Amino acid sequence: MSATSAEASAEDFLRLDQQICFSLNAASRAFNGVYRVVLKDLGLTYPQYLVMLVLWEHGPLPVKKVGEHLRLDSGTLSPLLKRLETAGLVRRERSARDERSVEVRVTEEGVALRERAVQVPRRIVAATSFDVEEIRALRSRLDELTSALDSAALEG
Amino acid sequence: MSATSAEASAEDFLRLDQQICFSLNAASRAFNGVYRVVLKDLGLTYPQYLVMLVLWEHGPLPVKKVGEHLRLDSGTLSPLLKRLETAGLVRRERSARDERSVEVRVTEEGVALRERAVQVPRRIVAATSFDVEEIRALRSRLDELTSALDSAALEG
DNA sequence: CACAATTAAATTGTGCACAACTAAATAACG
DNA sequence: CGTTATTTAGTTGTGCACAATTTAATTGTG
Repeated sequence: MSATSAEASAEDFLRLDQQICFSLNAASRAFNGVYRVVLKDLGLTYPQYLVMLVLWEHGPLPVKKVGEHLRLDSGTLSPLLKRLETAGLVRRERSARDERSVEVRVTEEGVALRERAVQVPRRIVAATSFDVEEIRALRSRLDELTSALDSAALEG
Repeated sequence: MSATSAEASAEDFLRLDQQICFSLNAASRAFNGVYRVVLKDLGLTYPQYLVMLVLWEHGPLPVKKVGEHLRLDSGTLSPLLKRLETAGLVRRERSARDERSVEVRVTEEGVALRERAVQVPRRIVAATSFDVEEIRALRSRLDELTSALDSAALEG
């Protein structure tokens, strides 16, 4: 039962506190918790907020394009957009030129919400206790990680 | 309509590519995708894998303790543990000493699975294309972030 | 001891992520 | 032109996260 150092190392890696995914998952959920508090006033969930960000920034978009910006498919977006429509924040209508496509556009109410949303990022940044430069560095590190993982997933 | 520099800055923050949460969320989901592939052989989802890690490392634990390690409550764990039990990987039984508590323990089949799981972290690390030291640094940064966000959530 | 407060799991309900599939429209090609 | 392939949304089903509530057991206190 003598273990080589390679085996010992593999065992070490199984420890929960060694797993990068665990830290990442914890951070992601912690963020979600803060967003839940901050977005409560706006009546948005965090994924709904991301969709509104995309629409505020780019104007009316087909569902497909919204999904490309957020890496989400229609299985996630269709019901989410329906809820945003029920809330009166967006309208969805079939494109006349291409009837496969559904254009999503922000309503007046949705535009009005933007004014209140402007303060959200500041509150989130404050909650991190990181300064702007630290956040930028972490963000770029995470983006590297994501693209590495995405290419690995394609091959795996 | 002249904007002060403070207002302009707030507008900038609303840009999707400026939001740390977006990078974090994307990275977390990218990880999930890689885990889905790697864990498929083991018949585990990623949260199920985390639960198994905890049980492999600490031995039999009440549901409460499992939840403390993973920051999950019974609303998430109860159905998840039922599925693990159905899969034959764990057993759940009411504690004799405290009948409120349910002890979760790995079955022989669950123990056997550990041998195959040992190689999972290595494959995940490979997918990141980061070296061990880079991962360690990122992990510790994320842990700082999580604890800052957790304290902020308590106050907010 | 009796009764209130606390604790541990489970349940219910909402929303998101993702795989697999369907329906309808458009594009591509012989 | 007509048939096939592709594209776009939507639907269905599974699993997770989390809030709110429920049930049962235990602990604390007068």
